[in-house]
Amino acid sequence: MRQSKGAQGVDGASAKAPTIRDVARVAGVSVASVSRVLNGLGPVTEHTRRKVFDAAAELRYVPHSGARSLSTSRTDTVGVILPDLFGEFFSELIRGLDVAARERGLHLLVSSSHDHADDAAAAVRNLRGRVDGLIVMSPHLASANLAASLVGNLPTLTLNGALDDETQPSIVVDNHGGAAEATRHLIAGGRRSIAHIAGPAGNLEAEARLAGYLEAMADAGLPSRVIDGDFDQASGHRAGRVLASEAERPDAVFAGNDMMAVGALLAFREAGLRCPQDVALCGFDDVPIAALVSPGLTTMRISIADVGRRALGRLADRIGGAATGQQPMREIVRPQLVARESSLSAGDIGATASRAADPVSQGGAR
Amino acid sequence: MRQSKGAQGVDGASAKAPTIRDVARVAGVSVASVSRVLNGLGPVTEHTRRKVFDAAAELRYVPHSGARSLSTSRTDTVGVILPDLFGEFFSELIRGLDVAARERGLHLLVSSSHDHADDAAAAVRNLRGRVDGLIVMSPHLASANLAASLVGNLPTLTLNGALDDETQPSIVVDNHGGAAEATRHLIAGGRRSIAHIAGPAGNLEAEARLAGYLEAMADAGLPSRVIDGDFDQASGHRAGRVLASEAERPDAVFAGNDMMAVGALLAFREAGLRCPQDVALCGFDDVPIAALVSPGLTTMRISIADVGRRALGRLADRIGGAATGQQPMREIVRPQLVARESSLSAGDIGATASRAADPVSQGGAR
DNA sequence: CTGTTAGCGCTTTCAT
DNA sequence: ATGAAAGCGCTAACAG
Repeated sequence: MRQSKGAQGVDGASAKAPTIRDVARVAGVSVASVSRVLNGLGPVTEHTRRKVFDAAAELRYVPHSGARSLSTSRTDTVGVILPDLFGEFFSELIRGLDVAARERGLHLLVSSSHDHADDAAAAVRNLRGRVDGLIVMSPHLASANLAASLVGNLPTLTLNGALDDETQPSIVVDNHGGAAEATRHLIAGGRRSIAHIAGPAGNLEAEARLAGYLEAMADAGLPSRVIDGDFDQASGHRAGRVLASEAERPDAVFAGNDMMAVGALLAFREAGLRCPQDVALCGFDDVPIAALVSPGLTTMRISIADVGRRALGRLADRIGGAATGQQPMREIVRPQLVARESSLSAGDIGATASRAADPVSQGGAR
Repeated sequence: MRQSKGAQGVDGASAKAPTIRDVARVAGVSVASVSRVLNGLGPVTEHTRRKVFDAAAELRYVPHSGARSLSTSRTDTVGVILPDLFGEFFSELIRGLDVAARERGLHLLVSSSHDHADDAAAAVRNLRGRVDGLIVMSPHLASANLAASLVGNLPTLTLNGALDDETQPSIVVDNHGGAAEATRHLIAGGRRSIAHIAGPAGNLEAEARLAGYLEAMADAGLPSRVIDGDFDQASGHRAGRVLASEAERPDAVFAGNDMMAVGALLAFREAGLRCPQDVALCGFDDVPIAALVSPGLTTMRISIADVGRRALGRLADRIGGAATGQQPMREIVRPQLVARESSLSAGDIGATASRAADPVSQGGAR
C-alpha cells in the first residue's frame, strides 16, 4: 500500500476527511473529471477512470452529500413530522415509509412527538434545505396547513389532516365511515344498546370516529351513549368499569381504538361479564394485540404500513415532477372490518372452534 | 401588507425561496449583517436589527440549513442505522432517541431495515456530510465495526454490537446475564426440565441469550434442551406445539423473546396444558403484550427507550467534544426480571388475586 | 475527452 | 458597527 504524496497518509485515521480535490490531485486530473467518473456521467477515458478510482480508494474518499445537495439542490431526503405516536402504529408507519423510500433511493429525516402546532412548525422550518419534501401528520387542528405554508413551496403531503382542506395533497383514513361500519356491524349482530368509548377531545381522528358512531346509531333509530377516554388502555379500563356497573348496562361497546377496547375487555372480565355473550366489543386499528387477546377482538383494520408506503410514493412522484393533475388531491383509505369473537352474536357462539388459527397470523420478529 | 420592491411579491407562493441575499437587499444591509442578526451573534445596531427582521418577515425567509451546514461543518443531525426491527422495540428505541435528540436541538436521520452488513455500510456512506455522528445497531456480525470505519472518523456509537470489540464506544444489553437470570428464576421455582426456544442463528442477541441459558442450566447440573425459533410469534407457536407433544414434556420454557413466548403460550393452551401449573414460561424484552396476555408473562425487562436516550446522550457528548476518556467505552444495560403469573411455582399459585391490577399498568395512546 | 470556473446559500475573518 | 470577500465541497456549464 503506497503512501499518498499529500500530507495525509492512507492510515491517518484522524485529521480531515479527503475532499474531491484531494482525489483530483492524487489522481492527477481535475475535479471535474473526478466528479464525472464518480457519478458515471460525462464521457471519460478508461485510463482516467482507473486513476480516479484508484485515488479514491487510496484516500478512502467518501463524497460529501451535503455539499452535493447544495450544488444540485436536491437532498434525496424527505422529512417526516409526526405527533406523539405510540407503539405499533408508529413503527408500522415508519416501516412503510422507509421501505418505499429505500426503493427510490431516498432518506428519511424523522421528527416525531410534535403535539403542538407551533412545535411542529418550528420543526418544519428547521428542515428547509435538508429535505426535498415533507410528510406531515398532525392529529390536531389544521397545523399541517400552517406548517406547510411556513416552509414556502416545498412539496408536502398531509396524513390524516383536517377534513376541510381539499387544497393540500393528502391521504386520510376514513375514520367516520369506518366507525359507522363498526357500529352497524354490532347492530347487525342484534345489539341495541351500544356505547362508545371516545378518544381525546381535539383529536381529529377521535372526533371522526365518534361522529361515525353517532350517525350510525341515529340512522338505526337507537339512542347513543358516549363515555370519554383518551386512546390509552387505562382510560378504556376505567370506561369499561363504569359501563359494567351501570343500571342499564349496554350490550355492546364500540371503542375508539383497540387499546381502549382491550382495557374495557379486562374491566368486563373483572366485573364477571362474559364477552361476547353479555357484551359485544369492537375496537379500531387492528393492532397486533387485538388478535392475541381472548376473545379475539373485532376491529377495523387500517394497514398503516401501506398508508406510509403510499404517502411516500405520492410525495416522491410530486418531487420527481410527476403528474400533479391527474391524481386526486385527497386519497382515502377505508378501514376494513375484521370480525373476531368479541362481537359474535348469540346465534353464532357455537361456531368458535377456529380460534386456534388466528392468534398466530400476525408476524413480528424482534 | 406592502410589496417588496424585488421581483417576488410576498404572496408569490411559487418561484424560488428567498435567500439571505434577498433579505439583505430588501433590508438595505449586507448579507453579513443579516447573518449576524439572525444568529444573534455579532454586535448590531438596534436599527439594522429591526430592518433585517422586517425584511425577513416580509419575505417569509427561512434559512437554508443545508448551506449553513456546509459553512459551519455541523449538521446538528445524527444518523441512525437500524436492522429490521419490528413493533414496540423499534418505536420505543426511536422514541428514546428522539426525545434525547430534541433536548439537544438535534435531528434524527433514520435508516432502518438493514439486515446485511454491506447494505448498512452503503447507508453509512450516504450519510457522510449529512450527519455529525452515527448510532449503529447491527445484530449481525461485526458489521458495525466495518461500517464505522468506512465513513472515516465520524463519532459513532454502537448498539448491541459484537462483544469482542472493546475499542468502539457502545451500549450493550447484557443478554447473556439476563438469560441466565431468567433461567435461574425458573429453577428457583422448582422447575427441573427447562427448554429454551432460541432466536435466529447468527443473531448476536439470540446467541447471547442461548449461551446464558446453557450456562445457567449447566451450573445447576440440569440437562438443557434447545429448540429453534426466529424471534417471531409463529415460530414460538410451532416450538410450543412440538414441546407440548413430547414424551418428556418440559415443566418450564424460557423463550428467547416475548413474541415467541406468547406463541408458545397459545400452543400450550391449545394443547390443553395449563400455565403455569403444567408448564412455566418466561420471555425476554417485556413488550407491552407481555402484561396483557393471560396469564401475565414473566419476562426480562429492557427499558429500550432508555437505551435510546442514553445512546444519543453519549454520542452527543462526543460530538460536542465532551469527555472522551473518563467514560467507559462500553456501557452495559442489565435486563430486569419482571415476575408475572406465567412462572409462578406450584406453592404460590393461590396468591394470584392481584391479576386485576397489572393489565392496566402499561400506557400507550395511539 | 478534459480542465477552468462560476456558483449553490451561508458563515466568518478581515478591513473599514 | 458594518461590508467585502473568501471559502465549505461539490456540480455543471463552457471552453479548449
